[in-house]
Amino acid sequence: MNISELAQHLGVAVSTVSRVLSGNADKYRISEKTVQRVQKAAEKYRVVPDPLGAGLRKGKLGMIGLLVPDITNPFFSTLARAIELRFRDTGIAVQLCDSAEDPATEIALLNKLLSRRLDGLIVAPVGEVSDELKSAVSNSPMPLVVLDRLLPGVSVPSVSIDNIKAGKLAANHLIESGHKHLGCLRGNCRAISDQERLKGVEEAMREAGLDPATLSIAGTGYTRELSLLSATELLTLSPRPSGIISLSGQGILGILEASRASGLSIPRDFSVIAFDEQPWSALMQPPITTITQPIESMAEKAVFLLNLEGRAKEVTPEVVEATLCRRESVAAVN
Amino acid sequence: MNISELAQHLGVAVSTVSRVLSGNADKYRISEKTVQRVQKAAEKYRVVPDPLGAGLRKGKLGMIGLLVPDITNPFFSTLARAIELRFRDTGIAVQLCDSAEDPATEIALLNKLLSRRLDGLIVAPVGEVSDELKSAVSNSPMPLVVLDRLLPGVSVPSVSIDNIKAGKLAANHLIESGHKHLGCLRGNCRAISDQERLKGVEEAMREAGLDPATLSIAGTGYTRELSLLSATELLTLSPRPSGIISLSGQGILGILEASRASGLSIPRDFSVIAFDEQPWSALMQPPITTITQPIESMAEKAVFLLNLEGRAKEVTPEVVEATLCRRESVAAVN
DNA sequence: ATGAAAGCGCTAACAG
DNA sequence: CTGTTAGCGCTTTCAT
Repeated sequence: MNISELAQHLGVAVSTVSRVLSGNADKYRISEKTVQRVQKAAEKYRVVPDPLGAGLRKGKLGMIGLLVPDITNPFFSTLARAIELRFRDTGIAVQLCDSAEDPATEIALLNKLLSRRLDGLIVAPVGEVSDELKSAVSNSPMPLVVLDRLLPGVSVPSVSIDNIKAGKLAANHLIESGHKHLGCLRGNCRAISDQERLKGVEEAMREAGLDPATLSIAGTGYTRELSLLSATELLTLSPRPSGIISLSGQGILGILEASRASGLSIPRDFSVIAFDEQPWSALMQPPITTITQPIESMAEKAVFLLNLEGRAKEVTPEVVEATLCRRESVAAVN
Repeated sequence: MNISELAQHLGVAVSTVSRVLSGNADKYRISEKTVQRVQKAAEKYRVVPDPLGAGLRKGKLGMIGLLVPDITNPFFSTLARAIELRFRDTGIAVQLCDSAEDPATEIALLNKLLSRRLDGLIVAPVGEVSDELKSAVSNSPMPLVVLDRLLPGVSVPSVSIDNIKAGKLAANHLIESGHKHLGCLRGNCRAISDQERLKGVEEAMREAGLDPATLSIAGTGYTRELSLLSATELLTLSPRPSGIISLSGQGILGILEASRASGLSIPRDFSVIAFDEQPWSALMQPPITTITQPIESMAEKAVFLLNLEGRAKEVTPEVVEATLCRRESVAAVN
């Protein structure tokens, strides 16, 4: 039963039912008696205004889109949950899409999302910047904020950490612990975030008087197999880097696996530090030192920027602080 | 620009544009020339039929709902991704909701989902069975399938493992390894899945001539703090159970943490086996023996059962096999 | 081969 | 305080 049928049944106008059921009874000064009658009947027959009709009329659906590269990555699933939680009270639903770290899929999904009448869109890009992606994002007909991995040259509200700074943070911790030969395991080498983190590492080395050319780099993808392969590559180098940074959250699993397979022990044979805190980071043997992104505050800022109230959007990139979480996977060397 | 504006611009009727853009040109024998003209213009002006209008008209939105208890749980995020992938080709979007393991939130979200004009709904319940939940599920106006944690007494298509059998599988492995004093860490004691797994464990004990009364049980929730507390409880029992089963995927982290805090070593001081394979299961020290659910096939069956084509739905519960993945966290005792 | 028009369920402007 | 009505953008008869 829809609200017009209910109205008919009650012998009142649809508009009256609509007003009561969408909580505008006071605004239109519907009599208390009518309100009661309508509400009671609505409850009895389980009548709720159809969001589709309302959406069409209002030009809004009460739903935002969230596009992430990989929902199985704890960083993104935690982020997704945080964002959904923040919208729940507002009565706004979140439609989640997963681009599976694939740029083509990402564009396709983005275009689809853009064509639905959403109230807004939060996009955490795969990280490979294409013109098509840039133009889709910057021509969005709805409020849009970019999360985590930014699109250089696109003027759109965004929130992320300073990846260069974070790279330096990681490298400096290793350098301060006496490590001179560093290695990096990339997630996606074409992702801007990885490139920036790498840049940070190299800068830190330079500032410490280390030659960035001595930095060993491996890694070309997020899958388990690729991580393992690249990590093995890194660990079988001779000399082996004594301090390794996993630029992605999943990479560390590859490093751990490779390390075990090679019979190496952390931090005796090498130190390691990983981007992104994971539920199990502290429970590994040894507990893993991580660069932690403030997920909650990223979610908060993204939601704020999405700015559903329609206030002017600032396009200053919102930058949040990444922090170093010291654990036992990094040891000092002389 | 919408299709009527485009039609006006082109000097043709809206219906013509609609027919071309929704791929029904042949069906209505639109002339090749018109088709070309419309398609070209649509591309140029980036015109796509608004799904909202179409949805209203057709009574379908091209979207299904997916309600999970916790998207940060790798089991559910993997499942969610698998399901979304399967729908992507069909052109059907997936709207994800997270009930945060809370029965009240679950009901609220479910009702919301039910009132949106979705093409179907896949629900992985929190596991606490209430009359309200049962009635909402069984009165669904749209195709609905229940996933993972079933609702006893509700006749609705479903797919899950046989939790009793899985409980037995875990217990038998421990018993065969010589363990006589078993312990269980529950996730949510009110969840039907946990209860059934427990039942399986007790059955296995009985069959092996062990007294189920000697089974130590702890655990009341999924949070990290609760798991840690309950795990500590289990590990400080005297005598300490020599074989412990984590009935939930997250529980094992609590056990690991408690074990470390108490200075215990696995499997020297106790053996452990955990439900649900996790990305890090094999990488722990020691690698964790798990009960693995066939996520891909669960996704496949769920999608099949959702049965969007409108064929008759069978209501026979679809049961998939859980398997034991042997690793080093279980040791034989004499 | 195409157009005209009805109507999906709703809200808001206007009218009393 | 409440009713009437005009669309929101689309698909689909029905008509030509």
